[in-house]
Amino acid sequence: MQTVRLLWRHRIPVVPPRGRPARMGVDQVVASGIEVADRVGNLGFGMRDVARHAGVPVMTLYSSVDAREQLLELMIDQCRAEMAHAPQRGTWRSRLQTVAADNRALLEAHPWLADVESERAILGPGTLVKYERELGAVASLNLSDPDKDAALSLVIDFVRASVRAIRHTALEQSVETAAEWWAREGELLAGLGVAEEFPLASRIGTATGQAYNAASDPERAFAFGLSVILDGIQARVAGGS
Amino acid sequence: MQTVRLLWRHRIPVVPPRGRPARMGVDQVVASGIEVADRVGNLGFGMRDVARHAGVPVMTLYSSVDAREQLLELMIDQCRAEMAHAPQRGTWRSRLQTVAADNRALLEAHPWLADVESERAILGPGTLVKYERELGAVASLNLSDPDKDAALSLVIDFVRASVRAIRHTALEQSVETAAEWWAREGELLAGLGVAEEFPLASRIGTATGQAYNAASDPERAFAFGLSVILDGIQARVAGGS
DNA sequence: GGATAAACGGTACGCTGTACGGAAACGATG
DNA sequence: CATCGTTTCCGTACAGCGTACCGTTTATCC
Repeated sequence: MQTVRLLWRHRIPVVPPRGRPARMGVDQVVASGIEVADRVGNLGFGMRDVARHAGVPVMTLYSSVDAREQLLELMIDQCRAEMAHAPQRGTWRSRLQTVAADNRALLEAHPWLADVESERAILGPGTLVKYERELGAVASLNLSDPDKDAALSLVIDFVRASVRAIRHTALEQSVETAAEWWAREGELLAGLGVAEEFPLASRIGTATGQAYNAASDPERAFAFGLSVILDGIQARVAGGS
Repeated sequence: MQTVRLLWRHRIPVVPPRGRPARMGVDQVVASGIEVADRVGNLGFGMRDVARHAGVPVMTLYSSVDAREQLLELMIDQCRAEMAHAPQRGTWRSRLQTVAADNRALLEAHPWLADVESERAILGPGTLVKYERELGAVASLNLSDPDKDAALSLVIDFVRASVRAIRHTALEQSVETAAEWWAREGELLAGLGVAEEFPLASRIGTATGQAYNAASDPERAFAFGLSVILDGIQARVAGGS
């Protein structure tokens, strides 16, 4: 089955079914996939995991879905269709902040979404309704159409990178604190004179700096980056044509 | 062997070797890995590919390297050590533009680098020298240390997202033009009234818009996004404390 | 010339996604 | 009611992956 037909399955008129009835519909497979992926937390889940969680043999999944990649696309679109979103009100700035917050919540609810790259490539109802709504936030901006799109994806790509950074540091801290790491491997670096050779990196660095007890606060970096982007758009709108 | 020791292998005093000499050093394995990855273009290369290219059996690689993941880290650091970089001169703005251009060239020379997420996690000489140099571009900014780091990674993350977008559209166009796609699958969407239901997405959208012959120019989006970020930093520096 | 130490590299294991095909279960038709 | 066409079910199997294991080979040190 073509991916597009599956994506829009709920809007395509149903043909009276023939042959043996399926014990699982596409919806159930997609739902199982999302639950498993949420539990695993990244894209490292397998078809056998999805099948086990759904209570069916592996190959039964392939009655509903052509391939893992296709299932992934359906999962992505489903998550976007179900995502919570605050009402779009106020200035373009507050609207874009809403977009950022909504996207961040989405990526935190389904961390594996932050690991997929294709933002627009999926032409499903969930993706399109999300995209249309988010374009509404930049519609009033004094920009060309391509630039509106660029401004929007600037925000969204930034959110994704930030969520990944936040998750990454959280994961790292849970495995081993920076102090522990430094106690184990750091003296080697210290013996090589790294601190003297890279003074800025040692003082500021997210990784090296942690070792020297610099506060690495991805949360603060998120706020900073977002406001920088919004300020930049503001400057571009005010100073532009 | 710990990864840190391998990363800094050129600066660690050599111990007189004992036992059977290796027919391939770490450097050669890393070099082979980079060449293979460059040829493949993404992270989908295997240890057997690297071995074949190096002219040795697979398991011989494991004499120099613990695991594929470790090899990948060594490859990343090596690429950063070898990367070309223009001299850092002029205002912070032009310096950051240099940083962006250098990073873009790096990611285009080694496309698979755009697919790895860990930007700072690798504490190797290549990564550190790159990071130190790039911090120099934001050092003069009137920002706190964490904000300097945030500003820098804002630029770098943006470059990575842009390079991925550019590569993605280029790859897609080479497989099938938007018109071909639309002729095959688009009428289904059109029949569902997608264009009327999502007017903004249809007009502006990178994917849908392509189908309707909207010009999608990731190159322009890159220039736009970078200048927005730089304007934002400028506003933040001028208006801040 | 042992002893020791390291790399060599063939074999094999567990894991992945999924192609294949006989069996089974339905609606439609004679 | 029997048969046929259609579809799903799902066990088996295969190619690919990273790499653990380990006997063999080749070096240096005493």
